[in-house]
Amino acid sequence: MKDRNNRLMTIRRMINSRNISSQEELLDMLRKQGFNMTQATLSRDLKYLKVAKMPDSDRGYIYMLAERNLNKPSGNDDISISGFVSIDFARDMAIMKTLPGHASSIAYAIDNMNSYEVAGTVAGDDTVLVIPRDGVAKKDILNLLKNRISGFNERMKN
Amino acid sequence: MKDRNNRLMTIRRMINSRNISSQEELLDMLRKQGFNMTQATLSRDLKYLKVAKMPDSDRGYIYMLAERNLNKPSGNDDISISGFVSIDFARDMAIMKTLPGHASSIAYAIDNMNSYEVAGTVAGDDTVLVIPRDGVAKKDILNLLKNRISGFNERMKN
DNA sequence: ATTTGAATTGCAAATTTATACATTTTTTTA
DNA sequence: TAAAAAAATGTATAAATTTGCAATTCAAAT
Repeated sequence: MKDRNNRLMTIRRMINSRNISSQEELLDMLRKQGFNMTQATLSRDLKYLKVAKMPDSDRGYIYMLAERNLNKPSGNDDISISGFVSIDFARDMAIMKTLPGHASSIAYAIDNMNSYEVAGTVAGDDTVLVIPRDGVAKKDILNLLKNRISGFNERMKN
Repeated sequence: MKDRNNRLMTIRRMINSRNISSQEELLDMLRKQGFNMTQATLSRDLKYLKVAKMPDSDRGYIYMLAERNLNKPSGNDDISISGFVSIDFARDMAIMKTLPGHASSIAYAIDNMNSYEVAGTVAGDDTVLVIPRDGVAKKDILNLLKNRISGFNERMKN
């Protein structure tokens, strides 16, 4: 569902930008942005996004993306790409078509997400091959891209 | 209080070693170790230790030390030192006396805690000068050492 | 040693978060 | 496109966590 992915990305943004200390607070913000949802769904979203609740000296408790911590320096924030044309799957890999010359920048962006799901990428001139880890489903890769790449959704045909 | 510091260190250890998914669970473990306390106190301890609760694909949710994430590679686990003799304060700094030749290893250990409170250390042969950041109280430094250095407490006179 | 103030804690209640279940929506398959 | 399966969501409730308050313990200062 398109709306869910938007919502997830919005939540990610909100948590990255401000210090939020309860689901109620976040829920209000989301509703003001036009997302019609309940606290239960938010709780599930946070679980899905692996958002941790940690003590904070200022606000008592704040939410934060788990990756922000654990891993690499960056690897968080939304990623924007340009030149994306289409995506297809074959042999359990994703083949992304791009405008000429845009492949490597897109591959670079994907690498920088540092996501578990992606074992690696190979970029030609107008094609990016995304190699998922064993056991990762096509669907997971699509979700990853939808959730993390601004506007990816909109540019999808099917 | 001596018991509190033991408890805090034990909690830290437990969280680092196993995957714990609720305060009740941790509380049981602590009680089996002889700590007589309530869940309310545990909640406060976790806040004090900045322990975050984060979603985990295996256990649903797990607790983890915030530092483990955020910061430097290590800087977590307990630290053990040898050769510590005494500690004193002067001019808002801590002067640790050690056995001859032990100063630098102790200073090294303290540096490795990567704690906010300590701006830096200087080690001679049998003396370590610990320089707290501005605004950090003597008490905070003592707590830090008590909480993180195994056996520090026991070796304290007063 | 006594007083005084700060820190720690338990208890009970409030708040916050998670989830079982039923239902709706979306996606997939035939 | 209809049927079947999977995913997403709301409602109500359970479970988990936090906190105000009072009491106790500890530490500092006289």
